[in-house]
Amino acid sequence: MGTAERKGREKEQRRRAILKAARKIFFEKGLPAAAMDEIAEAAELSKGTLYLYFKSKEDLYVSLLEEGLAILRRMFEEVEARSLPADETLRQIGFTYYEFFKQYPDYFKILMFADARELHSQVSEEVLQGSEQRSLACLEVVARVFARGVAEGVFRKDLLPIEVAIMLWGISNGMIGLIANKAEHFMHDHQINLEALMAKSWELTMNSLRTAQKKK
Amino acid sequence: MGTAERKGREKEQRRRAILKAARKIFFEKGLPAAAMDEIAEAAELSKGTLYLYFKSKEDLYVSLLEEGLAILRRMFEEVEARSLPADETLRQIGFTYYEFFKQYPDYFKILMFADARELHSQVSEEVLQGSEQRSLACLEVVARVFARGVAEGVFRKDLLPIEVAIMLWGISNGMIGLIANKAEHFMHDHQINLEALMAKSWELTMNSLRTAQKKK
Amino acid sequence: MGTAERKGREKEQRRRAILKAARKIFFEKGLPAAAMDEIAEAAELSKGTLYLYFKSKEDLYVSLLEEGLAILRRMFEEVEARSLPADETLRQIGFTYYEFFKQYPDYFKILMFADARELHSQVSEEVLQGSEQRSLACLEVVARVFARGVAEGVFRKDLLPIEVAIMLWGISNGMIGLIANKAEHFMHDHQINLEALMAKSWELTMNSLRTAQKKK
Amino acid sequence: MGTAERKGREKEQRRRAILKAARKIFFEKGLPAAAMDEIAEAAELSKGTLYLYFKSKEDLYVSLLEEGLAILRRMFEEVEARSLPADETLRQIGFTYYEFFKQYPDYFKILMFADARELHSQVSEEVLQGSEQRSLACLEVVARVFARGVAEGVFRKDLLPIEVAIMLWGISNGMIGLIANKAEHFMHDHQINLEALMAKSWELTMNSLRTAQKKK
DNA sequence: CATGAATGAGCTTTCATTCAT
DNA sequence: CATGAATGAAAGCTCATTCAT
Repeated sequence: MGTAERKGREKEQRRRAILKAARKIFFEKGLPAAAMDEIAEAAELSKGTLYLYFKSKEDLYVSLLEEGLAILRRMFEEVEARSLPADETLRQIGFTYYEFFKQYPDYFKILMFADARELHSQVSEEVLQGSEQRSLACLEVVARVFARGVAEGVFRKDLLPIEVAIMLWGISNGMIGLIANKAEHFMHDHQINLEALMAKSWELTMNSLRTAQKKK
Repeated sequence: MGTAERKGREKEQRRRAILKAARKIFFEKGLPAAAMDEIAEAAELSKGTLYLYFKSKEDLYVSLLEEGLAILRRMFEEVEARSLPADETLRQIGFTYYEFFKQYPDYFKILMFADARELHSQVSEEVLQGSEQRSLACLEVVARVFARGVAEGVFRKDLLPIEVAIMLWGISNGMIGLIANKAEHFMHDHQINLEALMAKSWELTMNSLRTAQKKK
Repeated sequence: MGTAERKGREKEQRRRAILKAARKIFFEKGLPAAAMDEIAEAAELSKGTLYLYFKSKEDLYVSLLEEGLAILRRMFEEVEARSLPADETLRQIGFTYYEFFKQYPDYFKILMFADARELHSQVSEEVLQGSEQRSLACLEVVARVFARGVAEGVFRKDLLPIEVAIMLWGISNGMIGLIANKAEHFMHDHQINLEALMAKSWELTMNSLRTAQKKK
Repeated sequence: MGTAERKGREKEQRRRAILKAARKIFFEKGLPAAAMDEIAEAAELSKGTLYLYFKSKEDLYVSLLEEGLAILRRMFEEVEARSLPADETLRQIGFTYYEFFKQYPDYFKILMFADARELHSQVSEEVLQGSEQRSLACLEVVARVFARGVAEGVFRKDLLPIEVAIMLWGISNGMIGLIANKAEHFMHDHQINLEALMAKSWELTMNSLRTAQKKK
């Protein structure tokens, strides 16, 4: 044993080193401006080695998604584990998503843009599927919470949990996207706090999911 | 007069020619892949001339926003002019936004991406402000409709019209972004129709804006 | 004994495996486009192992010559074994060379290009000498046939057999080179069949080697 | 006028500067080893400029053919202009071809290799046709001389001049190819002078073209 | 002896931008 | 004001070869 095992570990370590370096560079400069040379240097590896582990620059970029989605899922599951009423859990998941955006704005950005059609062609099928799976895992947490809420009688019965999850995801993305790009502008020119607005929007949406008697 | 006037007209014409060519090329290839050479050729002007009218490639790209936003505004105002009840108007405006995305996916894309931080540095202040103004004009249509709804008693009084407009904008962007990137995937792998889901989401949101007695 | 012997056999087998794989890849893609990775994979050996058996990519390439020349020699000797009159044998050897080109165009190509100065520096002395020896062996068949023809009185006495062999080789290479590159062009643009022309040229040359009274 | 004219001249000059630099580098290193960087530097121009004038590295390489063929044609026509008997003219043209090889070995090499299938795809149609035309022009000189010989009664009537020209071309290429690659080897190992052999071969071939009564 | 991960120089080509005319 | 030739940095990717295990 021993040898093969260690080799496997080393390979995994190297992969991590590359991802770490890639994160740094991509997050600093964005996909187009980041150069493989820089990433190689940051990883203290040769450029060629990068291509041993990742098919292309884009492949490496999208591979970061896995990391981001793993974090997000963990954050969601942590909220779920608090064993609060379903509606409160869902509310907190919403804030957690925003929290994720604040803590890891760059992962969030990849999450939003990684699907852009243009990238797909340069990314290995494997990486693509991996990210889709993990993305689904996050959605499933949300769906699960909603389903629990339905069972508990706080959420409407007439909506499919997975559909609600997708809907909430879309809505949140939109609002956060606005915050990412426009927060300062709206605050400065119109004295509108997009962060507060997002909270309000989330409450409204949550409310529309509740059963009639439970509306707050 | 005469001469100066004609010169002004010619200048404006040339500007339009460039924008027209840019639209064609950018929409065909996307910002990174589009080349100034191609745009110059399509505009039947020299490459140098492009830089007489636009500060940079990105500047030209973002300048297209004005066109897009003008179209969108016209579409919104058309709906407004139908003189329907405020809630119906707002509902139709929502669908119109989606319609805009379907008809002009490329303008929509610029709308979504043009704010990305990375571009800003390369874009002239002037262009940036122009687009912000026109963007606001669109929001104002929505805000106006909502305000009318409040006056008519169909919409809640406790929400600021402009904030509602922003909120609806964010939500719509998020859902449409999902459709743009994930529609096929969700339909294929999960038999979920994102388009229908978007409609449902819009209805839910609309509902949460209504006064209690008017809920449908 | 046993072990050492088996090792020797294994080594030879591996060498053959590499040559076989190299043939496939080089013939498919040509020297510049062929990659050592591919050859290694085709040989089901590691890339490093290739360098245990061959000094360089070029060395491996030129090593294929041996195979080609072995085939050519066999083809020549087969003609020789038919025990025809010397002039008929020579004539058939000429056509056989062309046949070799048609059947093994890739070996022929190596034959023609392997001597290019540029390769020499990267090829081991050993391989180089091996190919020269085998090349000479082919020439010797031709020389032998010509010598027999002199003895039989059909060929001129005033020419050195080995020189004639070289001459015929050069002439054939030239004509075949033309066919390889230009056949289609001449056929298409000028209705000239280079293949037929080559046959005619060969007859003319043969004729000029005959004794006066034997001219056809 | 003036300006446009001068620009045209400058452009032509620049083209020549590139070709001159390319000749130097390609001839020193061969097509694969030559780098566009080097050529640009030698031409005292930027790399980008090279691509303004030539589509690709290969295009530039093949463009040198025109120069080579122009020289060759001039050399042939000079011989023709000496107004010697047709057979003597043809004999001298043969030696002139060899002379061309000795004086411009690198042009000769391009002549031999430029048709290789592999290049074609990267070379502009224009350049390709240009070289074919000039190549034909050289052949036509030879054909013309042969035709004159037929008229003068020194050459056989039963051969088509253009076919003879092609044949002689092929034969010469083959012999010269041998000289280029093997001269030293044959001289050193077998005391055979390929140059002398080529001359002998040419005489033999010439002889076989003569009418019976004129054989020497 | 065999491996195969790592190397890193090296390559062609592209393109936004400038500036002399 | 318009031109378009020239620039030259930049960049992704390949691949022959090496060498520690």
